[in-house]
Amino acid sequence: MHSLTEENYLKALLLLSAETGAVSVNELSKRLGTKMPTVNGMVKRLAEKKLVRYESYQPLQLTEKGKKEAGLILRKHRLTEMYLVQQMGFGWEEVHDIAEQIEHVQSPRFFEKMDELLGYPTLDPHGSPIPDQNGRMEWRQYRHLSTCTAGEIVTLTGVTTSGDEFLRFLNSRELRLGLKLKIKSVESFDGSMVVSYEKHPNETLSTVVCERLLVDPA
Amino acid sequence: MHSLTEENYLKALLLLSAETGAVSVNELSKRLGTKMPTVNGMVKRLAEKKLVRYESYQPLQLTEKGKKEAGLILRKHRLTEMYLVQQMGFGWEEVHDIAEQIEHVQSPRFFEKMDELLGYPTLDPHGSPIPDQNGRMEWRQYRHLSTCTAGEIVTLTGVTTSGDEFLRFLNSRELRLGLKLKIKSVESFDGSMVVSYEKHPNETLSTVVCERLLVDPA
DNA sequence: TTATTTTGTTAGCCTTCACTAACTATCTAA
DNA sequence: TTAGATAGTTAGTGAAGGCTAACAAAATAA
Ligand SMILES: [Mn+2]
Ligand SMILES: [Mn+2]
Ligand SMILES: [Mn+2]
Ligand SMILES: [Mn+2]
Repeated sequence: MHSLTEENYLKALLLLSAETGAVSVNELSKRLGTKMPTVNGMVKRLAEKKLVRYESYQPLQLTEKGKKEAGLILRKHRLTEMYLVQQMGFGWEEVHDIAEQIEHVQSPRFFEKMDELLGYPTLDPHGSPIPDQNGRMEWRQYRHLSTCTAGEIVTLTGVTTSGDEFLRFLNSRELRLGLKLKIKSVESFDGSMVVSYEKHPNETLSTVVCERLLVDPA
Repeated sequence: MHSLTEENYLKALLLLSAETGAVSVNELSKRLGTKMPTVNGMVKRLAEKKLVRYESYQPLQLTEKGKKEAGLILRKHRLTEMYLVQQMGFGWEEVHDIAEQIEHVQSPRFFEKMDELLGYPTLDPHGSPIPDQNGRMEWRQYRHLSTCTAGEIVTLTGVTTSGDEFLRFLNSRELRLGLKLKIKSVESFDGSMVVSYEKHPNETLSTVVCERLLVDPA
């Protein structure tokens, strides 16, 4: 259907358009690690295929068709990540790069099988929603740990980065999804937090870390 | 390392060179479904990379390096097929096309995990040997069912085609690897055979079928 | 041995997806 | 309101991997 490259563009557009729905060529270029003129050319091709709305000097927007295609690729990505963790025993820090490749496999049966073996999961190992068979998902209404205040007790429900260094850091502190965190204090000068959970009565988390952790009220 | 296309060329060369070790551009072209001039150009590139020995109008040969690379790709292909059948519940007729894609995934961990979960298998679901971590395998010393004579009892140990129509035909007759077949008669005029096994006391198999079935003495 | 068929090669062209250099439009800050 | 910075675009180039047309070499048949 679409090339591997086109699929990566569509997925990046979907993820970047989370809030406003509009994406600049510049953002897309940075996200993909591809120079702007290349991206410019490609989005024009995607526009010809009615996947993207493009007008000179205007922000990019996925069409309905584009959103669906992108959603279906994201579905394959996140199902794969879940499969690798649940069925194959990978750590959550190892699976993104593999899923980045397997998401392009052309075989509906393969992903249906994964879905079935996993019991039709709705979240991936990083707490992100898995789009349905129509490529649609409800975007989580985030709450970043960094917005919480001392005394609150929250559940860790997601991370905003699937980069392996960050996830390895979390592993090293035994931080994982589902944990209840008690916020003991917030340092006003740098926004860092001291939290307690399980065998960690006094763990300090920097702002950078807190901004990447998503929580729900416990 | 190498592109997906190069990998497919190497694998095709390895499989075609089974007997003689030498492959014509023409054979390779037919196997890949790619026109001869394209193949000609590509094998020259593979020769520059020291993966193939090429001289004008001479048969092609994989170098040691080429054999190893090809063997490692074939390993990934066959491990994947085995994984899909054993761990995901696919039929042996469904897995070749998926493995054709997954064999190109760049992630040693991924295939090590498969290997481990499968208990280090040595044969794929079609009875073909899985190359080791060095890309080497012992080629099976074939015996085709078509070479057997009336009265013999043999074990079905492999098929030479992983095309899905043929495998579906075998499914329809409940023929699968490991079965003991008794050869009741061989028709001299067309080479077709009547065999018995399990609940099938009188199954007639055409020459075309018999030539594609590999057996060992029971 | 010669004619014909098959196989292999060269030349030239095309699409996809990258890049750099150079230019233009828009935004921001003085 | 204008200068400079940032973002977007166009033009030109290149590698990878396809193709067809035309021709050359080798193998096969007559
Ligand atoms: Mn991911
Ligand atoms: Mn990808
Ligand atoms: Mn196969
Ligand atoms: Mn392949």
